[in-house]
Amino acid sequence: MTITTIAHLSEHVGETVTLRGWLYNRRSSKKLHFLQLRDGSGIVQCIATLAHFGEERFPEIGAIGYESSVMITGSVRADERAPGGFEVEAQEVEVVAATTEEYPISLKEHGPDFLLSNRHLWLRSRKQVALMRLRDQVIRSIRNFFHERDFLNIDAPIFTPAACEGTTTLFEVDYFDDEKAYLTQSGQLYMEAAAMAFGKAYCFGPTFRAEKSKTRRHLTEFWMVEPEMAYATLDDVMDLAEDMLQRIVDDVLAHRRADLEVLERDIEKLERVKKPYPRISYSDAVEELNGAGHAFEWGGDFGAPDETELSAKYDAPVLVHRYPQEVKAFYMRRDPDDDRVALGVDVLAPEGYGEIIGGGEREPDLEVLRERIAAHDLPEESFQWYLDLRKFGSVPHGGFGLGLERTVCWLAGIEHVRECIPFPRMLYRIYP
RNA sequence: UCCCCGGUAGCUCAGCGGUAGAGUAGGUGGCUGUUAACCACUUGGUCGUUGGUUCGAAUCCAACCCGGGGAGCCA
Repeated sequence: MTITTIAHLSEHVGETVTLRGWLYNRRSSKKLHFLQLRDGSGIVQCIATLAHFGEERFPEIGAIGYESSVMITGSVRADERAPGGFEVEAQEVEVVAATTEEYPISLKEHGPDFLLSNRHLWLRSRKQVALMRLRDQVIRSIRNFFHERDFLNIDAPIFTPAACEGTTTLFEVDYFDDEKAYLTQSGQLYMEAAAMAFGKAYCFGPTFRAEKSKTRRHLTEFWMVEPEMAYATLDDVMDLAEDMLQRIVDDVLAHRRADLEVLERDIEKLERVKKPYPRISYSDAVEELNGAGHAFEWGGDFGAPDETELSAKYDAPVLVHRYPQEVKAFYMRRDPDDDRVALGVDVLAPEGYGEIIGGGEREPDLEVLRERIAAHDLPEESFQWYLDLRKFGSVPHGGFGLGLERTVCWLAGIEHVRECIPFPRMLYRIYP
């Protein structure tokens, strides 16, 4: 007997196959049960008839609870009446394990609290399966992209001895005798070391932010890709960010169209994302905001409404570069042409999804860096190794960090980043 | 930390001083192919907690707890 998955049913029309999955939904009439089977690869309608199963077995099949695990053997046929175009005429229905109680998640609407508390089950839902598949594609595209460009994957540590940037709140953990460690909020400093060793490197791992942010754009644990290149300028960084984003969009459109449809994504909007992406300076962006009747003073960082306003007029992500030096991290290089600004870039996703990338050129000069560390009240002793990178063959270099879940959120066109990670960790929510 | 909104059946919600409701899920019965099937009947509740006002509180007031959205901060 051929065992297959629902995604491959079209290759088995006319054959008898066995599918192994879970009962997703059921509709019944006197002589027919329509069993909708879900196996992770798709959903298919299986027909169980009274004529085949008889007076005893037929009602039993009609009583199988939702999400019971079942194996169905039957013949595959194309049928226009079936959702998806194929259906299976069941010859055998074997219940592997009947549900022991009523499955809590229905096909009707649910609230976020309930769904998040049942995340382990919510993941079985159609939209969530499509979303996780999309996430997988984005991860794969990113890794392929960097691999093809000769970046070495060098992962950064999760435990770190001190803050990378000092500004945001860190999760503190005990590290053996009396020592404190922190969960990383960025692998960037380590990637700078990696870039000096390998030329081009990237890390891709979880990062942790103990910020008390409760918005649709925030998670306390999220995944970030951080490439870093030696001998690179701000323009190189912006080119890299643009190429990577375009690669992701192209791959998603090429390979995950069916999932985008399940997610009810407006695909046309993604199709309009084309290089080159608009690049505007922070100063021009401020003028643009003021011109749009959106009062904003030069010197501050943009808030979420400002970002939405800025990205609203473009189809593609917009690159905003050369922010005031004061609002940026200590390691950002100052613009030699304008001392007030740093050679940094933020990429704002379209449709109000906000900042998905932050990066730029790093300060290569040892003394400037020392002053900057002091000015930010950071403990210099924690950064000795980092300063070493400037002592031994410092070069212009740069990179960026891309927030995976925000990117997936934008591509999928959904409301909240919490759905874009399998098990979200948020302020006041760490279960399941 | 601050500002708004909410907590009533397993779930989604209505009720907003006078006997606790609907849809859905569960149960029973019906239906020749359903598309979140449909039709009939039916089980199911310390109205978040504590205190107060009142003849009477799910409903009004206070405090607390829990959740949601947003600000700040960030990807």
